[in-house]
Amino acid sequence: MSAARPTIVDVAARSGVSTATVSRVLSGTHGASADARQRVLAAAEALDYRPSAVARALKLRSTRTLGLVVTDIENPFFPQLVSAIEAEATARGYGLLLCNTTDDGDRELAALHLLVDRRVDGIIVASSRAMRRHGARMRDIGVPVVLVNSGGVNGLAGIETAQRRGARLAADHLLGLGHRQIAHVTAPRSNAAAAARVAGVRDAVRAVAGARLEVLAGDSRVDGGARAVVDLPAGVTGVVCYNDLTAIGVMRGLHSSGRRVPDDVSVIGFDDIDMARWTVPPLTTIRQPTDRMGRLAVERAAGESVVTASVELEPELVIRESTRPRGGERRD
Amino acid sequence: MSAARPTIVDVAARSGVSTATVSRVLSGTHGASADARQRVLAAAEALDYRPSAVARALKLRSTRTLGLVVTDIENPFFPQLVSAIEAEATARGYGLLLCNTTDDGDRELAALHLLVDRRVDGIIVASSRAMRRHGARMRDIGVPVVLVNSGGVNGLAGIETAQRRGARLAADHLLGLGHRQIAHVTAPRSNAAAAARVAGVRDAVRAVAGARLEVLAGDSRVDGGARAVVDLPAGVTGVVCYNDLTAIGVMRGLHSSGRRVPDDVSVIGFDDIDMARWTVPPLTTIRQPTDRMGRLAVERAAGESVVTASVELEPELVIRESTRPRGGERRD
DNA sequence: ATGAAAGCGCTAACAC
DNA sequence: GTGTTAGCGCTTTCAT
Repeated sequence: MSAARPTIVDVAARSGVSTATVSRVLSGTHGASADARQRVLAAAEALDYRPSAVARALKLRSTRTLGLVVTDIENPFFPQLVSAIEAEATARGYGLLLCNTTDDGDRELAALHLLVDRRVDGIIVASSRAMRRHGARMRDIGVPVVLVNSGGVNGLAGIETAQRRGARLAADHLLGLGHRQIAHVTAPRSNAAAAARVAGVRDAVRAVAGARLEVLAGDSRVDGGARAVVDLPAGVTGVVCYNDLTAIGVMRGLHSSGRRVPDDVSVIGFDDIDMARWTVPPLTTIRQPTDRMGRLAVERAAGESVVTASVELEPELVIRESTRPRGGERRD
Repeated sequence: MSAARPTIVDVAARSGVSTATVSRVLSGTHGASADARQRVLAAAEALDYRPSAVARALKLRSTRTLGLVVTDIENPFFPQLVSAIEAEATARGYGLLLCNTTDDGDRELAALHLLVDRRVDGIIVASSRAMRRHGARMRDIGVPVVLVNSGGVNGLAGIETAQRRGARLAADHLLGLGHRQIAHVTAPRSNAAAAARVAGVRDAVRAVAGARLEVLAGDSRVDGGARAVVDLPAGVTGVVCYNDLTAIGVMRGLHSSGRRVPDDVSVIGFDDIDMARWTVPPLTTIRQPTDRMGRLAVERAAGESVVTASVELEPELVIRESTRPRGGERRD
């Protein structure tokens, strides 16, 4: 229907200058008389000309687009992270090529290929999983690769919340409230942060005389949390969850089995997803600074230097109503 | 560190054929003897050669990437839709350039420019908002633009769940359960589906003698649902919500004010986000077929023909535990 | 300040 | 079946 998009040649012809001049004024570089500048701008405007980023990319060897591979975009923590990444990328004039892998090794490799083929300037891997599979390959693809939400591996830079400290923060909160029988609902070892969070909880429990810890299996989703409640030892009054989704499941399970939160059991999550404010009761949790994670990730991925130093960001305890002093009664 | 990426010339040299032959075997087109084929493949393998999609795009005038603009990726309904879109795009060998606009007109225009500049083959706008702003401009950008989750406007094709029928389904469910005093918590008019859903609820209520409807303001998020409860007329026993987030808010508000769901009031949502299965009680809702929406959207956006016919998909009632016959007692 | 021309890495006629 | 070559739409020396 509409004619083919105008090219730089069309603009040059219409404004009576060479393509070189058009390029110069449009790229904002030096040169170009005020007069030429006017005419070029007018012509471009009139033709609704938009320079082809693909031609430019071929010439410049830079696409000004970043690749983003996410393991599970349906886990609410990720949209939050993706949102931060997208905002920062856009602000810097970068496009974002999105790939969702659902933790499938084949799809992960396919995603890497898709991104490399399209010559992205950098790749951000937002993963909850270990990404051990193609780690080595990723290091050698010639563009910056940054792992966000998992530690650095294989010489790749990682940007993550201090997992162990965060988990310790959570457990310390419960311990500080007087709870002594603590349970931790973890996630499969394939989740990069699982081990560190278990360690953090253990650190806290070990530091308090008389405190006991029970570690239960979960799956990083609501379902696993709900199921873990079945195996919850009788005396437990405080549960540290791998993440908020798990915590929601634990609260759900507790509710089904007639126990009240926080009256009978205190529950604390990790991530601070949006929904955490809206659970019944609102969930106490450890907030991950997704904005800073996103900003940093883009900064690194867009940078020309391949930085391999990992970064740990500080988690923050957000106290809401799912935790309470042990034995503390509701005071209506 | 690593050398520059190998080009087709390198592969040609290493395999002793011309670049044309390399192109032919790698593009899987006809021609090329078995012998040549072997050598090219071997060379490509050895060099870890990956054809440049940008060079190819320049030549072919097709990037095999689609643009996806989302209004609010943090609303859990969208990740679900994005996931479906991404899966279908990937399956067809398309890349997905993601833009989040947070319903900001400037960002929306910037996103459109970003996508057009990068010469995407098609654009999918996954919006809950009306997108009236740049609708006209979108029609003229020369690539297929499909609106998913909102009706067609300005000659653009829309792919959406039958909003009115869906809402009617929800209200009919409540009415069928014997509820007569119905409330509908809607969303701002800027949400494309708001009016249709109000109409659907109204259709249902009008068809039943003695049924009454009260429409309350919401904001399509949890917050608005919670606030709407304050204005809930005393006799209301059934609430149809604009979406699941709103329903979660309504249940939250009801709980705070001491009313039980579904014992005192039945609540039904719309979307069937993942979390709906996990609320207390699990939420009865209207499911949108996000998989089919995503598939269709990609199909259309990737197609060369600019289809302007809109499509309506069938919503589906998912009965869980937040709705119950009026006056029905809990039977423990 | 400006233009001519080479070239980024591919594909597709067109010859042979 | 295979090679030569002309672009795709830009940017950037290098002249002028």
